[in-house]
Amino acid sequence: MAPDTSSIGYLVKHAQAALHSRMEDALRPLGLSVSQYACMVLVHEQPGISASELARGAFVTRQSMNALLRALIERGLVRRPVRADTGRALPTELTATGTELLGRAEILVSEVQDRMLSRLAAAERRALEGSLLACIDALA
Amino acid sequence: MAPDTSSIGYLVKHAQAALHSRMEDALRPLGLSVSQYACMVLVHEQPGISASELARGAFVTRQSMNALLRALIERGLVRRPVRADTGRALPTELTATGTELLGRAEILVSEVQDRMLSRLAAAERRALEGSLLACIDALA
DNA sequence: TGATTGATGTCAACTTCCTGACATGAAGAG
DNA sequence: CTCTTCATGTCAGGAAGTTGACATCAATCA
Repeated sequence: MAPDTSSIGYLVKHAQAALHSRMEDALRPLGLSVSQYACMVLVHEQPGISASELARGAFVTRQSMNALLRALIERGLVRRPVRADTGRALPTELTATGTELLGRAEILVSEVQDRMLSRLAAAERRALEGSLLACIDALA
Repeated sequence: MAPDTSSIGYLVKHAQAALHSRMEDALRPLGLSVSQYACMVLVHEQPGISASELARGAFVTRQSMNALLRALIERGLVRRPVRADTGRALPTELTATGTELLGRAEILVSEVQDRMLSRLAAAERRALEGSLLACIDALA
């Protein structure tokens, strides 16, 4: 494969950049960044998750995730105990306000993702999902 | 589509993050960042390109691209006139050293991209390329 | 001709993210 | 039980990217 701007690698970056940009636009009215949204989705899926696990899921360092979490806690969207019952990991959870805001954010993000996939048939979407998983596995 | 960690949008981000990480590893021995590599590929494809056009192609702001270019010029990989013959745009070109280094970088990046696509048949690669283009177009 | 619009380059300040380092606590090996 | 190893949270510093602003130059239009 020629590593140029017509390569699949460049297309992956282009698609990610376009998606990120559209998600920023969609989430701006809620005062949420894409990273903050991703963090809240992960907390919603795995209540009690640690900041380090959140960092891996959001593809940032744990230092960045901790700074991000402080902002969400400050806004009352996320809750985290000061001290862990056991171990060092501090379990993170959504507050009622956070859960409500996440619900609205997910609607807006769904619209963006639906738009992204609007020109693909169901079989093509499944094939795209499978191919992306194959790429991720191959690079792991 | 549910906006969760099993969605195609998340897979796009995951694939991009994994590819970026592997490219960083591959380019580190050459002292090049992924952004610098992308910039040099664009200059190689379109000699005389302006910094603003480079910025759009690399998905960063023109301010970031100008800072990036200064580093490449400092290293003698890229050349840019102080003053344009006409207009404000300063045409950017690779030096001989830059062309040589880019050649070595492209080999290393090709290996990463080949690895990413190693589990996909030719038809699947074409389908992936087409689907990514459809996603990009739909978000434009 | 003169004014307006749009694109480019650049400066400054701010935000975000990363690397490096260190202390804490659990788990496992000796 | 003790030591080592590993993951987590946190602090400090620096690198990379962004927004906002302004001057310059070409092109367009009244």
